[in-house]
Amino acid sequence: MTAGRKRAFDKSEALDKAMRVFWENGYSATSVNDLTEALGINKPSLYAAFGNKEQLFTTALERYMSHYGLPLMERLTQPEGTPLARRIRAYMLGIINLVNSNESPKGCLFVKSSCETGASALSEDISLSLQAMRQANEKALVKVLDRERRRGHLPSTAKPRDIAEYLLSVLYGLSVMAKQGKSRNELIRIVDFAINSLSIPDD
Amino acid sequence: MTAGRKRAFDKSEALDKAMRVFWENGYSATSVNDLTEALGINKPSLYAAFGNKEQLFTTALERYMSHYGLPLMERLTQPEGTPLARRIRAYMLGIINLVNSNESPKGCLFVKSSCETGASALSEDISLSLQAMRQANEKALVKVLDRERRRGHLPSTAKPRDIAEYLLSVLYGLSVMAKQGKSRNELIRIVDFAINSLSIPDD
DNA sequence: GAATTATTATACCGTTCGGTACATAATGTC
DNA sequence: GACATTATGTACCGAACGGTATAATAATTC
Repeated sequence: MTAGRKRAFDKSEALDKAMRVFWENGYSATSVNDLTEALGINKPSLYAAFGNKEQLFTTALERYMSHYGLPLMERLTQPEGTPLARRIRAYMLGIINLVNSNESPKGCLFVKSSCETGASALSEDISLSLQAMRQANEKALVKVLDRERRRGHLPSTAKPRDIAEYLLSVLYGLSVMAKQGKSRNELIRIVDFAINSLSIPDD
Repeated sequence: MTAGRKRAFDKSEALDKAMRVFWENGYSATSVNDLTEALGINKPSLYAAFGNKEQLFTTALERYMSHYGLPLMERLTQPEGTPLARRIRAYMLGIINLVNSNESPKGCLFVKSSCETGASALSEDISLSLQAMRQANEKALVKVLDRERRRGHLPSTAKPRDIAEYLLSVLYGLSVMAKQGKSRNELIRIVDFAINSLSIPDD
């Protein structure tokens, strides 16, 4: 072990708190003071542990995606015997719980951050990594749908990429709807309507 | 006419420019200096003409909705003889042109602003008026769909409110997708997929 | 043309911004 | 225990923030 005074706070817990502050306020509207207050540490500790505001945001965003976004993907393939439509529904219900929970800020940090993209707010680096995250998400979705098609759970004429892009659009829309104050039940109704419209065969 | 020196700038043009700055940067990431530079006026002129930053934003947002959002609604009812699916498509293509144009910032100011809702960024007043705008939009959409159903252009079992909420979700998603760098053609593909899924009768 | 009214430009207000210098305190290595 | 190393708390940096006081400049009313 290297020498030096031990860090007095849990870095992982601090990152969690920072993620929540960004989730609540967005990048631009979050000040370093907001962060140090929420984390209960001083500025030099924050800068020593996380670099600067932008780097902390990037780290928090990656944690958000790996901690909240990625685990939900499993619902698309498991449990094994479940019909595809039901698995997609379970996935989307997971997203609803994410964007409309009493335990966390309304909306999706990823969507919120994507909307902050542009001229001056978020750096080009962050914009690009947001795009990369969406591409990865889309790719994973296409992969699942492609496999389902090969297994006969989707018509052979179905286009996995089209379905994936469409589903992502609906999901992004759900996040905005949540921010707009829509209730959990209203969001579920939207998801059910979207899935019924897809008219995926039952087996 | 009241006495006093004449305003040296066109207030309407200035509001247009302000709207565009907010559209590009969002509320939080836009400074009053950004605004005065874009408008080519001094701070006292801005404050005299528009109140303060928040009031200017509110005015710009209302202009955005009435100038860009409202006119598109006509496509849902006209031209008279066109099938409903085609009218909905025309409406959504209009939205695509709005959120992905070379003449204006990518994305939708309304969606972007809704995402800035929350703890500290946007005031409670603005959040509420954003909600009111969405409700009005939704209501208008429901009204159109209800009329179409009565005319037999939708199954009698169709639920206008469900369809309206669903369509709005897709539209909001399109705005996020545009921010994510999706091309016009990709957005059109999403809209076409969504409309085909709806499987609205052709007449 | 004097009085009044509104807009302009400059310069400034206190506050907050992101970020850091510096001294002190605590840990490991030797 | 001396030393190197790392974290902490305080206090501060220049710059930018939203907003305004003040005085000069035009325009209208009478």
